[in-house]
Amino acid sequence: MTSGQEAIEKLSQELVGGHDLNARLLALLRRGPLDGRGQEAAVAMSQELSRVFMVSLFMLRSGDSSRMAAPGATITEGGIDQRTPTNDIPICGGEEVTPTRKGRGNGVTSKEITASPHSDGYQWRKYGQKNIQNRKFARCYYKCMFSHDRGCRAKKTVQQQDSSGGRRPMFQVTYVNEHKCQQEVVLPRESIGGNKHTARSGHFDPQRAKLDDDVMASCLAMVIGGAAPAGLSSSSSPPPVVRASPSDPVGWHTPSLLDVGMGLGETTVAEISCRSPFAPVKAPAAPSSSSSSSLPVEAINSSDPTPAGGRLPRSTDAMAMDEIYFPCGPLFSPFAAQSSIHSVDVPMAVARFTDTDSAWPYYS
DNA sequence: GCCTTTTGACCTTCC
DNA sequence: GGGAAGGTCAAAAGG
Repeated sequence: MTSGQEAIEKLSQELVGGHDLNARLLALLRRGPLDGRGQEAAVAMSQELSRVFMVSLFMLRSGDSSRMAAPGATITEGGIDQRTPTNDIPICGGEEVTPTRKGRGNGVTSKEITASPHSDGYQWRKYGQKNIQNRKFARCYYKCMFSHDRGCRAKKTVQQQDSSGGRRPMFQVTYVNEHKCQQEVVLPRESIGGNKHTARSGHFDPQRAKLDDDVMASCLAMVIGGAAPAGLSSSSSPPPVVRASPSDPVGWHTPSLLDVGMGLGETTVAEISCRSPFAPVKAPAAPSSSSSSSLPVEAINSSDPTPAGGRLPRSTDAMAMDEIYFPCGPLFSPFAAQSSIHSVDVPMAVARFTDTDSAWPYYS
């Protein structure tokens, strides 16, 4: 077997494993409300799913079978870290966290490396920024939006990784103190049907939010991954088209994940213009309120914290530019039937719908 | 006028 | 105890 075939085989195994994991996760969630252990298992599966996609994408980008990852490996600055992440410090793919001289470890509940540091579902207020020694990027300090009102002491720091200037930025997020505020998000508009990670009731469920994001990420990664990364494109043939509608058999399709996992019904197809290395693809979207079956999408420079079009939502997500907003539901996620906004984690696929239909909640 | 972010100064902690 | 660096505060700026 050639190294190329080996690479494809390993990538395939990785993705099949991810698919299987997703099915197990779905089965777990369909059992009903999760108890503590169930939530733990769901989170673990979700994190593993994130890892699977990160590793898969890394394989796609590197095209180097010798750097394929073992189970439990994480993405680091230098490539894939074959070590299994520790249980007490969940890391969903990122650089080694080296202890600093001034480590004030008191109250640190978790650390993670993520490309979407603001998609944890909580609302934060930035209260400081500091240049850190030997760090290219400043560290940002956030506290819970309800720190004053409800005495919630939860905080987090977001440190952009030094190596993340070129590719998609990665951030080290350190959480300090648990939330005690029972956050509820006030819906911006009744018609929207739900805020980010928030059901119509307005009740906030961080576990579900996290899962929601990961499911979305997984799905989009699959969809977008169907298009050949530019670096691996072997010919000048037109880029493959991904269609997710069960009624539309044309093009590459991920039926099991999209149809079963995501429970799509009637769908239209929305254009997503992805940044390099992905060729333009089509991804499924919900039935639009407008007659158009194609929603315009605008690419955003992921290295620019200021999105085109002005300020970000009130939730202080100053770096949440790598989000994909969907004007209406239902979408990919089985939990998102009424949600209209999702933060997703799709490496290199940074896009935002520019459709300013009535469902656009924040940029109006 | 309100709300959020920015930023310099000050405080705290560690070596 | 002093210096250095991280963490926090709060006034100013901007949308």
